[in-house]
Amino acid sequence: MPRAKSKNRNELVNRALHTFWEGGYKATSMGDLVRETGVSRSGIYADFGGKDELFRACLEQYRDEVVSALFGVVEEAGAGFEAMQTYFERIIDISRSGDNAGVGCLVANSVGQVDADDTQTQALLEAHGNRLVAGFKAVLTQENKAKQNLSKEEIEALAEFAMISVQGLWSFMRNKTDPDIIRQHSETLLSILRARVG
Amino acid sequence: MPRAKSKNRNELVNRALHTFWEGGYKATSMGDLVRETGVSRSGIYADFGGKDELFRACLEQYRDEVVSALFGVVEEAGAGFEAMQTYFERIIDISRSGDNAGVGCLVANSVGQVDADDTQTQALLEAHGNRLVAGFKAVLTQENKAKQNLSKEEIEALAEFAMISVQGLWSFMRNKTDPDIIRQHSETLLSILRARVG
DNA sequence: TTCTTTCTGGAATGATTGTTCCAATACGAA
DNA sequence: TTCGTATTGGAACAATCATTCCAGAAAGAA
Repeated sequence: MPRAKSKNRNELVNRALHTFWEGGYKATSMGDLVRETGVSRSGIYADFGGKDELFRACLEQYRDEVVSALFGVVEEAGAGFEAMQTYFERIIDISRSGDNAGVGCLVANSVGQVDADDTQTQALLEAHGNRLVAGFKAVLTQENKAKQNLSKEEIEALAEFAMISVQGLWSFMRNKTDPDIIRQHSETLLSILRARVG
Repeated sequence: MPRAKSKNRNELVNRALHTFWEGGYKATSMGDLVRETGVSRSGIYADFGGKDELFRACLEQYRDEVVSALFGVVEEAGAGFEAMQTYFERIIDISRSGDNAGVGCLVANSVGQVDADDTQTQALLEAHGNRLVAGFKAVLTQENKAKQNLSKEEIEALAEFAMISVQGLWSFMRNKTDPDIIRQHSETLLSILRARVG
């Protein structure tokens, strides 16, 4: 019988995730990961193939845990502008006192740090943007039901606008923690969408 | 008498700028710069102190040449929404056929690639954001003159919203060249600002 | 030409990277 | 305990990085 692992895979990924999150993919070395996770080089290479595969596992964990905890409310069936507001309030909370204040979004931070020919990782990054668009699109469709002011194309365009705008906000939040600007940005975005729906 | 330099400093910076722009700061090695500029290592280290100082010179060139060529129209005295529209059209033109399609913004690409303790470079990056905010603020102030619908605080908030939104657009344009999304985003942003001014 | 100064190309350096490897260790089974 | 397997820590490795250095080429002055 194989010995039970002292640290399970999930915990390893979690610690590596925070290391990548704070330091960025390129700047985080295997030595950093060994130190921060407490797992030996051999252990990391045994459980994962290498640095890039570990990073992909972290991206998936980020998607399943972090993003879902923040954005999941928007993805619930029947979610409306209130759900989006909850999402923004969670972001503001992070900027105020969370442990992750000033680290931004792992996905936004990683764009331009992973090699263009690393298609597997690039696909994960792109999927994140598509996820945001899908969530915003569902909200707009839901809120548009009553008056039907917006066409499908207009909803699509607004959802993409919101995605790019929110990604910009996350990029801005890297190294910046001013809750006022973040609150103002999200309030402005939300009021714009409300006005469009009518 | 010192011999005339075979390549003047300006041309060296220009070539290095494009190398950094396409490859990113971290990923661009001194070897790449030597190859792309045609200047020897010794020459680069003689004219600049090292890689980081050369990069700062490139950032300044980018600011003075590239950004001014695109954004300058917004910064002219009395500029209004038409000037902003011109700015966006120039961005769309780049995404369509320009040599710099798919490279995005050097500043946006560099955020998170330069070390947090490199205060000199960080200051240059931050100044770029402030420049955009100032330009948008002036436009909004100008357009607000007639009806005075917006307070100073609202103009400030809208200008910051526009800056973050545009930075998000530039980030999105890295590796993406779909002119439709870019056009839609800028049209949406512009119509929002027009609606707010009244 | 010859001297002097400036600049070049590339080798050398030292630090750091991701990855591999293995002897030593720790643990469960017997 | 003793055996056998799984896992460890860390040394070793090859590649790459920014940076330094210097012998020699190039060019103007004499």
